[in-house]
Amino acid sequence: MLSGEKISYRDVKNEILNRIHNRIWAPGSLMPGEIELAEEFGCARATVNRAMRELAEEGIIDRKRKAGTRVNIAPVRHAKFEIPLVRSEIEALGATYRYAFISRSVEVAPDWLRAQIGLGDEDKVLHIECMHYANNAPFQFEDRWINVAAAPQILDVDFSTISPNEWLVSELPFSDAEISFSASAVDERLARFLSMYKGEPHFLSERVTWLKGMPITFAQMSYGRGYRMTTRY
Amino acid sequence: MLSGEKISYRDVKNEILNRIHNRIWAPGSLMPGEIELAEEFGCARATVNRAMRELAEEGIIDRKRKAGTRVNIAPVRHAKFEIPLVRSEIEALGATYRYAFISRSVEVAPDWLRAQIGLGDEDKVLHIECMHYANNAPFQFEDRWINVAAAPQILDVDFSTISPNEWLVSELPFSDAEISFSASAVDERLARFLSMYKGEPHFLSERVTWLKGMPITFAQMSYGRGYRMTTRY
DNA sequence: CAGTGGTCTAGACCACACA
DNA sequence: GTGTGGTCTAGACCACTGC
Repeated sequence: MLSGEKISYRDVKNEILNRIHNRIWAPGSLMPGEIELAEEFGCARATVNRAMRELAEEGIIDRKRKAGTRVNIAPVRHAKFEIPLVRSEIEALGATYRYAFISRSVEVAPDWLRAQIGLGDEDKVLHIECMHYANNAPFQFEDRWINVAAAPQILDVDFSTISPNEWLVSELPFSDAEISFSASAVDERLARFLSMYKGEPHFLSERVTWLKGMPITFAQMSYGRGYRMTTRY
Repeated sequence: MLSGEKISYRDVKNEILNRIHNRIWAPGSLMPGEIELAEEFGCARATVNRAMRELAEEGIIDRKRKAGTRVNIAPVRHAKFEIPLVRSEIEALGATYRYAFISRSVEVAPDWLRAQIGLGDEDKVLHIECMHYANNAPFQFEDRWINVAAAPQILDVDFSTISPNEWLVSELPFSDAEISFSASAVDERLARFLSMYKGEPHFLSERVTWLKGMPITFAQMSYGRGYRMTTRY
């Protein structure tokens, strides 16, 4: 089985995956150690290490010091979703993007918002509502709250021409985010904006972002009829 | 800035992130090369490489041979979702899991299914419907189709006690999967199973899996009222 | 305490993409 | 061509954790 080629960590990864698929290493069983595999494959331990590290990140195997490496019984697979700008999302569909501003106000953060993202009693927020269209059809309604203390300059931005989504991405970095998806019924007002019927289901995405512990923004994004979020893994 | 400690790739990663947040390296700008950074940080190039590679995987920076490394303008962030067994999902909530079998049949794959996952004219599929309960409240309705050719032994499995979800995970590996999420209205039948009203919105998850090009299974999972899928990144 | 994975190093060669 | 990232190596020490 000699070959002049060098062994790549991808080769090692594939071979390991094959052996798992073929039950040579059954789920739950202990795999050989890095040194042993390195000898078998004729490569450095670092190469085997990288292969196994990636498989562990992907949830295929489970590694523990001293205990060794085991094939996961119930591989907790991970699906990766891209979280793009709405504009990019729409343009990627080959559609023309249009932005429409709806409303703007500055107010003391309401109770539910303070609780949701962690703000003080007196903290002010900028509240923006707007729409994103694809080929002039309603695509997404955006309802966003921004912590003024995190970005005082926000008060001077003219959101009638640029979406808060876009401004934030280019001006305010964040370190942590929480995102969640659910299904909900559109109320009367939302129905008008999205050209839907009251009570119709819509896909709802909610996001909170922080920069090193300071809350930046909370946003609810309501997608129009027929929206699907898809990925491969 | 001498320190006796060795520099870890995590240190490098954090320092790079700080510089990006502080606009020392602005979005779109070219960062120093690996060799230069390795000298500055007093570590090996491999260490800087690992830090930058991970940042690239996370979508923070963009790397190209010869062209160098740039800070991403619109960081296409990735959110990772765990795709667990329903059982694990429910048990993680601290609830008691219960499985209920609804129906089973073997048939020639209907047109829409053949198109959806790529089956031949005569290919047979096993169709299973079942429910997953959390503390005896309806949690998820599962409507699953399994390619018999991919796993002939499936016909002998007694799905009245084990869920197809669980059986597949432990018996049939897969190499690729496509998953998508959407919002939809429950029809009359589904409403009865989920204890909801006809027309109420529900969160719908659809998944197809393949093993090296051979379609394994297509499943529609309808979640009950109030379901949210959440992650941090 | 001893074995396994986790990480760092210093050096080397390669592959790709831009000039 | 030539510079940058991509990867491999051989060796070393460390950290965690099961025994």
